[in-house]
Amino acid sequence: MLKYALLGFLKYRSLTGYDLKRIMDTSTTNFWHADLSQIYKTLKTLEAEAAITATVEQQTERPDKKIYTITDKGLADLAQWLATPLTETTPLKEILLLKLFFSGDSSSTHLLTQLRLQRELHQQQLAQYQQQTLADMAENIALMGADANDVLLWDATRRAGILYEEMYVRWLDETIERIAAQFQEGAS
Amino acid sequence: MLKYALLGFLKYRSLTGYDLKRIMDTSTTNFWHADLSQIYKTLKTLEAEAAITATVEQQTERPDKKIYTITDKGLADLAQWLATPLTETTPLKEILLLKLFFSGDSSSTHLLTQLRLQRELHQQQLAQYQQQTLADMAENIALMGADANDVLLWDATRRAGILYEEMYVRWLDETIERIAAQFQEGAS
DNA sequence: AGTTACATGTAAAACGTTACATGATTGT
DNA sequence: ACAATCATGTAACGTTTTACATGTAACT
Repeated sequence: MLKYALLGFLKYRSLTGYDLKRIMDTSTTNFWHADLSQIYKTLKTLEAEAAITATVEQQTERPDKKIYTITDKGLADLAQWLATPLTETTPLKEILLLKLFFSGDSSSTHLLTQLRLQRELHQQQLAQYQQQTLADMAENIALMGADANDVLLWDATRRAGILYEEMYVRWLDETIERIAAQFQEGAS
Repeated sequence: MLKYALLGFLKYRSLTGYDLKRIMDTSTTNFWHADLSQIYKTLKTLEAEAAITATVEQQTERPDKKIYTITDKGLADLAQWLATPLTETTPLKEILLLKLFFSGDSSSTHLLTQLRLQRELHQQQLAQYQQQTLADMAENIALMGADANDVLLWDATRRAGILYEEMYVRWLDETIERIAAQFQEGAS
């Protein structure tokens, strides 16, 4: 999947692995993230598949740059991925829910502390999404040469983040209340 | 992480890999799922760590069963995991959002078709959560010998599923509307 | 006659994380 | 003085997925 994310960015312009990491961290990281070493590894694979080509730019005061450019094959691979409809939903993996599921023997104070901490984290994430304006996206828009459609879709992903975090905080509030009211302290 | 899920279930009673798969598929699958072969591999690891022990039950008409039992070390490992607070949120990985992000050049009809398909899938998932009553959980409750606290927490995870799917459908509706109204057909 | 349920796994590949290694420049 | 930014990667480990392999019994 990361493969297609990298191709997606490289379609706009040629970039280094380091660039790609920086751009992902300011755009897709809330629904798709990757580690630098993983990006380098995936770029190598893509190069082997002839989906991208590399050119080295010599630098004197910094390490040399390896700039990757998407090939026709890369463009075709990306187009094919985008054209294939998703016939399933992405399954969730939520550590908090897993933990909660097995916490029947925990004390309610311990549970409430954990849930309140998570509430704070999600609240912060929500605030961050809400503060992100078009101005904050301007840098990426300029760098990538994004058009109106791109901005519409990028904003839709930000909107998804807002709704997700709002939902999460609401669920935590509800769950905190229920545990505070009904949880029985164990005799075990 | 799967490691702790398996220990969590084995705390209630001794089970085979096959049992664990079946139970996960009817309880945690919406926020934590695993493949059978992954479960078998993880059980092997847990056995090597002395967190569980295995006993073989001979069967004549079915393959022999390998029944796993949690050890004191396993109980301690699980307790330690449960006691450790989560200081971060679980990052999302959502393929639909990733695809959407790079779909600026797609046609609006193609995008709308994909989004409507996803809407249907999430709507179905929502309906399934909503129909799940206590009666449906009864089998697992009886099998695991769950108490009131367990049921409260298990229901909280189901409630999270409902809120998540409601949120997702709402976001899809909103996004479908925006694309229908504002998406420019490309001249590229 | 074909699928599902039961019950175990192996092998290979793909994907992801963490730690390590290098080395200059810029900011605190 | 120390951390951050720039810029590349390797090595080891850990997790997850996909495909393959076996074999009976019950259901459709």
